[in-house]
Amino acid sequence: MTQEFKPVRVRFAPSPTGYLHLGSARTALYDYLIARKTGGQFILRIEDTDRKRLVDGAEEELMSNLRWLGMEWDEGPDIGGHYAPYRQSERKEIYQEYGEKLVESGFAYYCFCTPQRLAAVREEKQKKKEPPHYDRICRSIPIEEARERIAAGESHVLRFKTPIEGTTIVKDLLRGDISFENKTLDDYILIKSDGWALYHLAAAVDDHLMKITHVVRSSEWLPTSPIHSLIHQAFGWDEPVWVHLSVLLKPSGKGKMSKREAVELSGEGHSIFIKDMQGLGYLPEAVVNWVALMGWSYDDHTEFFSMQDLIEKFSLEKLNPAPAATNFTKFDYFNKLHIKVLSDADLAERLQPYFKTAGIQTDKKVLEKIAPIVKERIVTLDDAVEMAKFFFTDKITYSKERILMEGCDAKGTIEIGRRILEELKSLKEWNTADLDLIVRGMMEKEGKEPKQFLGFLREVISGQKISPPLFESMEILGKEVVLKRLENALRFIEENFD
RNA sequence: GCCCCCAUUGUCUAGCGGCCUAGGACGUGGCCCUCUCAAGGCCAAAACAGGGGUUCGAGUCCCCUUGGGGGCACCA
Repeated sequence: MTQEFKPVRVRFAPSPTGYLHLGSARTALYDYLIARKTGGQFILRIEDTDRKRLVDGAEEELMSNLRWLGMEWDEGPDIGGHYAPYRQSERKEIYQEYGEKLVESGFAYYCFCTPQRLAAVREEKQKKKEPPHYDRICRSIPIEEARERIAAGESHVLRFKTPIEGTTIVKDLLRGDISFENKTLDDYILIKSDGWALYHLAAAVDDHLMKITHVVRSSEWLPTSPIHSLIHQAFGWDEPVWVHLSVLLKPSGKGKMSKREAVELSGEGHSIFIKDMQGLGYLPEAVVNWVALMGWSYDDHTEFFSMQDLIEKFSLEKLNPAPAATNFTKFDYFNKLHIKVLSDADLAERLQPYFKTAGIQTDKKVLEKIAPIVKERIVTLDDAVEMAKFFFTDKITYSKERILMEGCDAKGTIEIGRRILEELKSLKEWNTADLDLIVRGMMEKEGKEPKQFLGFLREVISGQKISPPLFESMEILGKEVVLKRLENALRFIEENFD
């Protein structure tokens, strides 16, 4: 579709009723990518017409999450724009005005049915195995009578006068023409009794007024999409290009992400909420790469993408309409990949906060030296703390199970340890290559295997079963520290074994 | 119950009628390398849901079945 190369205007329109999650982040990403690719605009619009469901701070959190992921919007509630305001709660009168227009043109009507009656109707229809829709009795109330009742203060809503016959075709970019029998559609409420517009009206009005060219949203909207088409038609407006994305399924592939699933995931060190990603040690680059590929692909082998790559290569046409299961194992893989390409300085900087959270004071210079040796052995940034904390503390806790050299008793370990100590003391050049040479030389002289000899030293310098490579670690620690730890370790053995 | 969408290995996917004895990646298993953990290298198992058409030829187009998913609020 050549249209795609013309600048698009797309909006990401979340409602501040919760936190930004994987699914909505992906929608925002696709919006962002196509806007950047075509040189168009990425607009942030807050859909907060449901005043009861607002969550305190959600809007701020949402914006900061979006920015963390690397998506800046061109127009939005905080930065304004030509079509401001971008918060629907500040556009109430606009919706009322357009609602009234529909009444005048005969496409909408006032309904005075009480919620109780509606519930009863719904129940009745369900019992008769019919679609649980409104029975449209208010549709026949003459407009003059309706206005009198409103003037008299009667509670009312505004409903769309959905055609009863015929078919409505929604042109979806990914699925082609989707047809709906109008008789299966409801007379949806446009404006609630409290005067606030509902999504159907508000979104249509805003999309038109804000000159949105492409509406990219979740396929959960597919069932009501004919109403949105019909509303545009009623106003005589051109419809935007509809792009209904697949739904993100839970890891099992059975059903979409639910609150319950989110809780279970957090028990496994995962989260579907963007706000949690940083704390869990994930890179925004990894989130973007991973999420981009859930429902989109470039070719049959490329899978590493930076935001810049995505902007260059993204296209709406290659979107996959089939639902996709969320695969957190693959997320870990992408995180590793993106950690690996970070520069040492960059990685060091990103690592620092995790050590701080763990209560470990770090040194920037040392952290930069550690970066290259932990780089390819951590999955998440916080993994580095466990692996490298011994670089920043003198309090090494030895384990009685591991401190003795494999195949040796306490006496033997101490004897060899002392010989190592003397040898290292006399070592002039303290670097990885020389350490490697001298230590291995001793190992052979002692007739020990690497896992015995080097394993012992690993425990000595780190107190850990797993550590970055030994000689590199020794070089970074420095001669003084290593000798000190060896002495401490030998003392530990003397004190704990007889 | 009704409406709508979807359908390639366990998962994400490539495939837009012949290039497919179906490609890549994650994961899984094995081997190699190896100071732990990783990384890396090599190899393996693993899929076109089923049935009808259309066509010289179908994973690719059409229909049905089945399966999965989504929706049916004075939420978005």
